[in-house]
Amino acid sequence: MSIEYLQVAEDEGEEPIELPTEDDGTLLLSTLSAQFPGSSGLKYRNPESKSFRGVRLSEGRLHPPPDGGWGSQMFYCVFPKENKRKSDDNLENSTAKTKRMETKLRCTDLIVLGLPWKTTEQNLREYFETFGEVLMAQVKKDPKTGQSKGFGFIRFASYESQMRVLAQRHMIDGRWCDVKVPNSKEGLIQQVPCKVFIGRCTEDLTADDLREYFGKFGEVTDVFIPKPFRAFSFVTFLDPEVAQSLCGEDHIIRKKNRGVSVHVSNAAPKSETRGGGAYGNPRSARWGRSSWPKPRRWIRWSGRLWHIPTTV
DNA sequence: GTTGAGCGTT
Repeated sequence: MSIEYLQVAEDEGEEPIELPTEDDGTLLLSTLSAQFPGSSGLKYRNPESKSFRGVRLSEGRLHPPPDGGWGSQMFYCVFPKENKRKSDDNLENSTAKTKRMETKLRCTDLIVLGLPWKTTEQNLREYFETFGEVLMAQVKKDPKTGQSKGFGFIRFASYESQMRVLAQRHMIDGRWCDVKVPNSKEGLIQQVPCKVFIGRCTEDLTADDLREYFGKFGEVTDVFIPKPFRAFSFVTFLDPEVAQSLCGEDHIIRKKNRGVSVHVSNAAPKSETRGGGAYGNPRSARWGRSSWPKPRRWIRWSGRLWHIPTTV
């Protein structure tokens, strides 16, 4: 039995790669992703109308065009679109820009922290498949006992799924788990913080209060309130631009017949504030410490002091 | 009472 291959290229004018199809004639999205990481689908030129046609995707399988199958025509990758575009970005067009975006929007492995001991790789995969195709799921275990270490890794095929998953906490087998870009990958991919720090919270401010209030600026994907009460909390937005736009501001959250004045600022990783002194620098943690070496001077930004690096 | 726990034998 011979395997059928189809020609796929990243874009028009790019060198194609031949990809093998399955017994039922479909192409697995995972086969596509293996060669074109981050690709979320396929399209081809309709010879008559000259416009692009999308290839049907169902349950991780790409189906051959109903008229004439895969044939010998060229198929092109589709990548998840940035859902937000600034107006002047539209002026700057085409390939250079597209290329740049593709390298930034590549998926990476993601670490899943706080897993219940009983969670298996199969459980992990099944949970995250509701967000999109999962290319890899692993639970780290003690090699001797086989006991889970309580964390694992996952990788998605599409950047959109990755963004969604990063923007919220996850209830997996009865425990809240965090998904993050692993420390080893920091600096290799672009990360704009979606999470903000809310200072001056009062004890009666609930997660629902915060969700409702901040929800009017954009979709809120997570609210974290430390227990016991600590007078601060974290709010995560789906859109990092919304998060950034609020940083540095004071907001009044209505509570019965009074208002609580809270302060919004960047959420700096705890490791930063612990290790190197009184102030954290969110950039060094998000973009990789190595690219931001010795601090030289300070600036005030978003209501607090930040280091400015000596060199770039 | 203004910064959250945890990071990969390949």
